[in-house]
Amino acid sequence: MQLDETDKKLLLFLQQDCKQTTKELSYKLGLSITAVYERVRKLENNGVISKYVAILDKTKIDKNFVILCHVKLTQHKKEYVLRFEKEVMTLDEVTECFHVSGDYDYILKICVKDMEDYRNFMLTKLTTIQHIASTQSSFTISEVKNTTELVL
Amino acid sequence: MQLDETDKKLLLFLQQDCKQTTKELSYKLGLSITAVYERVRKLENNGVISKYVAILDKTKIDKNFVILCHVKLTQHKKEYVLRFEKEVMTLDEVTECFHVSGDYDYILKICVKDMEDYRNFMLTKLTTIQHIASTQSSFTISEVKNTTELVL
DNA sequence: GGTGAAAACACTCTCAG
DNA sequence: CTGAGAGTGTTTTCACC
Repeated sequence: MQLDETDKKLLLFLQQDCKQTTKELSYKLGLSITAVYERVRKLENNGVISKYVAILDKTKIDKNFVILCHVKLTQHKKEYVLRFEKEVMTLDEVTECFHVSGDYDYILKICVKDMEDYRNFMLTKLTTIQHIASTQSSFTISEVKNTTELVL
Repeated sequence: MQLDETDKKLLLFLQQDCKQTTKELSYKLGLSITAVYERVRKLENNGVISKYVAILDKTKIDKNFVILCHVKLTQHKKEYVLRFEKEVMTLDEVTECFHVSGDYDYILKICVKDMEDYRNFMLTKLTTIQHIASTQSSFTISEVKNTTELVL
């Protein structure tokens, strides 16, 4: 995918606020409305822009208790790995899950209301998945940075 | 913030695709355009919806090497903590940074192009921050789940 | 809380150049 | 890439349930 400087700037703007009109963007980029329109459409069609979403404020919807949970499996048989991943994907509280190298197999980011909610999540959802050897939870004291923006 | 079931459904729809028209949403929710319009405005104004953004495909913009890096500081003096957090915030490669309880002080999510890029990031950016005692990197083998959607 | 209609306005999208 | 035009959606107000 060949992106020129204008495309990169455009993508930065859209990652900050995708509700800007083509008119506003054309002004910021020094191009005509049509030119910007065509570029956006190209970036959508070739999949560089995958979607447009609303970002909610976790503190206002009772999801402000964030935990990073490190999981080890008992074995790394393909069957166990696929089973674990499939089940994790269905858990709404898990917003991110990475299969990683190193001391653990997976690192999960979990968003819940409070400690009670987390305890409940662990007991009734996460640890009911088969073949988990151990979990280690790191509770978030503060969120220093959390952005969806990738700088090009 | 009092959210009824209709608000929750509306927020789910907007978290999946914020470019839907009020008309489409009114159809899905079984409400009038005006009713949906008023609800969306309310959710924007009271800050439940914090912003609307474009989500890019990491694989198409050379940011598909994701690392979770665990950082320990040498001391936890307020000055060192604030200094570290301030500097981390300026690093474009760091998309998330959490101050956590447990064996490490911080867990960072870092998005770069490849291992060479990561090495360069570590040597010229991260480890130039003062008072870091140690870092431990977990490389992502696969991204099992990664969503911005919070289920209400 | 909700509806439907109307009007003014702004934006999207296409097309010819 | 540009500018213009038709079509469509947004935003607001209104009377009303």
